[in-house]
Order: sequence, then structure tokens, then C-alpha cells
Amino acid sequence: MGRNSCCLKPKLRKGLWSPEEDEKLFNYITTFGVGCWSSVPKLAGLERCGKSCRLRWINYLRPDLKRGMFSQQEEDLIISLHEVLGNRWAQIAAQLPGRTDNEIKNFWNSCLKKKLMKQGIDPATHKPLEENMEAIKDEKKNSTYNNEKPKMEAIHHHHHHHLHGNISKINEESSQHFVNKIEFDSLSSYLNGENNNNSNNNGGGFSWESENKLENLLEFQTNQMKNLEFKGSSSVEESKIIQNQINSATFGSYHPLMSMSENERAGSFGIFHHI
DNA sequence: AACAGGTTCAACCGCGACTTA
DNA sequence: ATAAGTCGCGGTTGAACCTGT
Repeated sequence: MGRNSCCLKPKLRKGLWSPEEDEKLFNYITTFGVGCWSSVPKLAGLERCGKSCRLRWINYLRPDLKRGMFSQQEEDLIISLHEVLGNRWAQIAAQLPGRTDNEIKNFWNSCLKKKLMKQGIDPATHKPLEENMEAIKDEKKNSTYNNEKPKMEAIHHHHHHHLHGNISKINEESSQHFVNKIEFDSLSSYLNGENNNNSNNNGGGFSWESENKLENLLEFQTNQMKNLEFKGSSSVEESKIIQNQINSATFGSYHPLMSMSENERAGSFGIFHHI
């Protein structure tokens, strides 16, 4: 179709956002809401393109954003979701309240990928690295045969093992519930190609239908996480213990840059104190 | 202290999908 | 039907920061 990028227009600012710009955008969106992004900069008095404003709001200014490190539960969930969804960051982010696709993508690329590699797991396939090498060899060997079924069985087995391993960290009851649900409601039907309406869909590959089926079970796990983090204990003491467990399970992704700019922003305009 | 190399993450870019005129 | 505008996504970039020497 050929159109100019909005950011190519002269005069428009690029790069890091100043606290003043943040304030203008924040005040505008909280007052008038999110409407047409292309008109936001003009109405908010910003020399930015609408796209840049949208991104800034979604990734940084939105009041419902969760700040700080990813919890162990979030980490497990991201890995599990990535295993099923691949690099569909927006869909993964949709299952983690308060997290953005950009944040999760960065976390994946900077931390989780390496962590999986260290564990001998290929972050792209979520299979053991050696198994991958063998699979490649086999594929070359048997390239004329139809390998679909054995492959799917291997993946199913792996999902069973991996998902169970991840979820057991949350707690036994929820893990059992989750595993039951994920295995019998969604993954097994997806992985076994029993997806009624889409059985002819890409020869058993990923489909939107199967993805939709995931929503319920993902919502379930998210709720479990919420329960664990915010409700799960009846006393303050218990919740402290759980919070400590969560904190101790996390690993260093907390960025001073983030906290610094957060403080800077909070200090630079008081409106954030009201959120 | 100074520098180099590595890491992190906010922001940009290009593209496809969707909507509107 | 289609051109133009808009939105949202995923990949990439580069400045800021960290760490080791």
C-alpha cells in the first residue's frame, strides 16, 4: 500500500521520553481515555507520533502495570506458555496480568533463554538439546517417511513431563488440577490432533481453536497464581512466608534503570502517588 | 581509575490485519 | 472494490548500566 511511517514526519521527537512528556501523556489518557492514538499527541501537546504514545502508555505508563522482578510462578508460566504458543508475546502477556509483551519478550531473550540453555533445553523447541540433535539426524535419515505421529508423541510426552515439573512448584493441589486440566482439556487433544473442527488444519499444527481452548486453563493457572500471591494465606504471617518464597525463587532481572526511572518519574510529578 | 566487553530494556521499525471513507 | 488510515505485533537497535580486568 505504501505509506509513510508516522515517525518519519519531521519535527516529531524520537528516543527516550522525558518526565514532562510522560506527565502530558498520562494526564491526557487518564482524563480522556484511550481513543484514537493518532490524535493523542496533538491533543496531549506532544511532538510524538501516535504509535510512540501508544507504546509508551502500554509499556510504561499504564497504571495497572506490575513492576519489578518476575516471580517464579510467572517464570514457569512464561516457559510453559512459550512452549505452546511460541513467540506470541502478546498472547503470553495476556495471561500475565500487569505484564507487557515487550517486558516478557525482553525477559525471555535476556534471561529465560539462557536459563533453559544452561539446563540443556533448547529454548526454541523446549526439548533437550541432545534430543534435538538426534531428531535432526533422524529427520535426515527418514526424510522420505511420514514422521508426524512419532514427533507428536514425543512432544506430548515432553509437555506432560515439563508442564508437570513446572506446576508442581506452585503447590500440589493446584498443580494436580492444572495438569489434569491442561492434559485432558487442551494439550492432549491438540497434540493428538483431536481438534474436531480443525482436524485438517495444517496437518495437526497449531490452530486458533486449540489456542482458544487454552484460555480457560491459562486463566485457571493465573488465578492460582493470584491466589497464591494475594489470597492464598489466611494470616499475615503466612502471606509473608509465601511472599518470601516467591522472592527467593526469583532471580536477578530487576533493573536499577527501571527503579531509577520509576522513582524519578514518581518524584517528578505527584500524580502517580494517586494511582 | 579507566577501559572493554557483556547485558538489559525502552523504544523504534516494518509489516500484516483490520477499519473507514 | 480499493486506497488510505490505524492498530497491534514481533524483531531489532542502541543507550545506559554492569562487571571484570
